[in-house]
Amino acid sequence: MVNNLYEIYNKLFSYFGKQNWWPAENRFEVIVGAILTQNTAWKNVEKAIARLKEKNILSLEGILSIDKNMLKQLIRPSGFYNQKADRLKHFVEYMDKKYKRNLDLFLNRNTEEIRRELLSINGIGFETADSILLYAGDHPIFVVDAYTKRLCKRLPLRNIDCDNYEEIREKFEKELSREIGNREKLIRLYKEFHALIVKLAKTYCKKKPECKECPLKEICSFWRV
DNA sequence: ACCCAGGTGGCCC
DNA sequence: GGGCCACATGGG
Repeated sequence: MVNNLYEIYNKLFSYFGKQNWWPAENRFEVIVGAILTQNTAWKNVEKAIARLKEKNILSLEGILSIDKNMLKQLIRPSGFYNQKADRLKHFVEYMDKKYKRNLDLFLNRNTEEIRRELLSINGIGFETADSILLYAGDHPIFVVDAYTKRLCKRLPLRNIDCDNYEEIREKFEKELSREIGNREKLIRLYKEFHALIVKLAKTYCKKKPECKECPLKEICSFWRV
C-alpha cells in the first residue's frame, strides 16, 4: 500500500516521464498564460498567446500600451476575455506603478510577501498566484488545481479536507520538503509533480475504463467504486 | 445538445 | 462562512 506523496510522484514520473512545465519562453509569458488559463483549456490559451506574439505585444510594455478593446479581441480564443483583459491590464499597471516595470524586482523577494501581494491583486487567486510563484519566480510553492483536489479525494489521505486549497498545499509541501532537502531540487520536483497530475488527469481520470491502464490504479479509489 | 477545461470574485443567506 | 452564479471560447 502506497500512501506517501513522494512515492506517488515517483510512480507518475516513471510512467509519464519529464513534462518540462511551464511551456513558455520567459517569465512574463508564464504570468500571461497563468491568467489566461483560468478555467480554460490550454489549447485555447495557446491560440491567444500566439495572437499576442504575432502583434508583438507579449511583453509588459506591450500589454501596458495596447488599447484594452484591442487586447480583448486578441485574447478572445481563451474565453472570458472581458475579465481576462482587465486582469492582464491590472497586473501590468501594478508592475508599472510599484516595480518600475521590472519583474525581477517584484519576484526576487521573500516568498510569503510576494504571495500576499499577488493575492491582493484582483483576478489573481490561489492557483494563479502559486503558478506565478513557482513557474515564473522559482519559489518553492506547490500548485494545487482542480485535478489535485480530485486526486486527493481518490487517494487514501488522512486528516485532510480535500476541498481546502491551503490544506492540500501545506500537506504536499510538508511531506515533499521532508523528503527533499535541496531547495533547487524541491522546486524542480514541485514543477514536475503538478504537471504530472495534470497529465494523469487528462490521460486516465475521465472515464472508468481508462483506469486499468493508470499507474495509480492500486491506490486510487475511483475505479473500484 | 450537451459537458468540460491547468479559476476567480461577487452576492446571498 | 459556505453554496451558487457569471464569465466565453473551442473541442469532444
